[in-house]
Amino acid sequence: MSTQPSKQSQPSPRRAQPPRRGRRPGQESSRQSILEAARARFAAEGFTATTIRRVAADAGVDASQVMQFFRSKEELFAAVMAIPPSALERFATAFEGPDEHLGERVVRAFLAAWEGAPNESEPLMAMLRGAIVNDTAAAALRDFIEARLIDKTRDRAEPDARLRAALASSMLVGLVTGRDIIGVPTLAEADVEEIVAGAAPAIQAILAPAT
Amino acid sequence: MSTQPSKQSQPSPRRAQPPRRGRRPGQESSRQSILEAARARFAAEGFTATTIRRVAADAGVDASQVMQFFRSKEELFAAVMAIPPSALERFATAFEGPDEHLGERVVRAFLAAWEGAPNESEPLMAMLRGAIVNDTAAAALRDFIEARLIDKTRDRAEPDARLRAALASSMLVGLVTGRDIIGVPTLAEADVEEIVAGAAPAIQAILAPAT
DNA sequence: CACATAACTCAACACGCGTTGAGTTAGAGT
DNA sequence: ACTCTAACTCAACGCGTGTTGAGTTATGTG
Repeated sequence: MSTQPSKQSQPSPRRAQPPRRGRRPGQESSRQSILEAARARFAAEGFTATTIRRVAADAGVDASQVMQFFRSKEELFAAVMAIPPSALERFATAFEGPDEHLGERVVRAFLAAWEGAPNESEPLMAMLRGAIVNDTAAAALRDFIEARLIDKTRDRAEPDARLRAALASSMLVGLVTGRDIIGVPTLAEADVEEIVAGAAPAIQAILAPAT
Repeated sequence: MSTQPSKQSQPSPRRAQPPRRGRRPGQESSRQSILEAARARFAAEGFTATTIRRVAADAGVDASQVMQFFRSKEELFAAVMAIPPSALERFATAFEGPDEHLGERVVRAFLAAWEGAPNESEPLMAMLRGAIVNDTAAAALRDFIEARLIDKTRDRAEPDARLRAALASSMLVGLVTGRDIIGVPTLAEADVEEIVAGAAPAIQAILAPAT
């Protein structure tokens, strides 16, 4: 859970303390393969439909090895859902700038995050698909919306800024769900500019009612 | 699949045609119990997490009897998702009337449909929860949005009325999902009037951009 | 080299699932 | 009374699942 950078390569203070011996964690290629395969599967099929055996097959390893790296399916899922910082920055910058185009910037940032490069969109997709059936994912999505999106409007003056941000966020999640997960034809066939043109005024009306 | 009213209680033309003999379908109490139990389970837990055995237990019958009435889990699910006509009428009437309060009426109709009496809201909830993992439900939700919501704006003049209706529908579905399924605190704690006040202008901006 | 430990393999487990089929019970028609 | 058939029960099936544990291989460190 959460968004720890963790696996940085610098060995840092290595020589000190307990003189551990034996084989060192290798090139981590397997662990990485598993993560990638799991990310793709979870994003495409959701938590329940994704099986450890299939992920292992995709990654070209044994199923029990998945269990050795990540201790359970739950933990694998949690590891997958770590949201890449690059996706978060989009939102941070989207809320900066003049109010008159706030809606448009936010809509664009949302679409870009969900429909951009797989590395960024897959954790979000996995989270979204999993949120219905898995408590971990539901909590993560709650957290994502509350912390990453709602708090972005904290500095605004209006008393109900939180509610407005929550409304905008959930509605945009609905838009992305309809377009990319359910596949509502009218939405899926429209191109990005049409969607921005239609949705931006709505988000604008929520986030900057005075304008 | 689809939305047949089907199980209406009037026996209608009973005496005619093939003189069938043998035991008549009883009071249908079991069949009804199964449907109710399934509706509640599917709405609360989604398609995959709901098991036939559990539904049967809830209804106080044997699991294999569920299979006798409805031929498979899929068909049970399809039967559950028949949207009650009363829920549909809300949407039909919401789109009638002066444009200046269109947004508010539609938002109210949506919230009422999803948060009203279990009989009406449970099929919608089941559809929503199932849509992620079950093709039948995804198709039903697509169909619901396309046919029931988008076509309501067919008579409007603007060329992109379909897209506007699709945007509004999916965003409202997102709102309901965030509030009632994911349980985003800010949304879940807000009362209906606050949500209407915040969301209505947005929907208004989408559906009646000229106003 | 020798050892400790990570990486990896293989076979099996207990479980719950949807589904089936054979058999029993009960009630409406003749 | 007899029959037909729906309603219902019971036991079992095959399957795929997440997970475990014992055993093997490889590799960095002393």
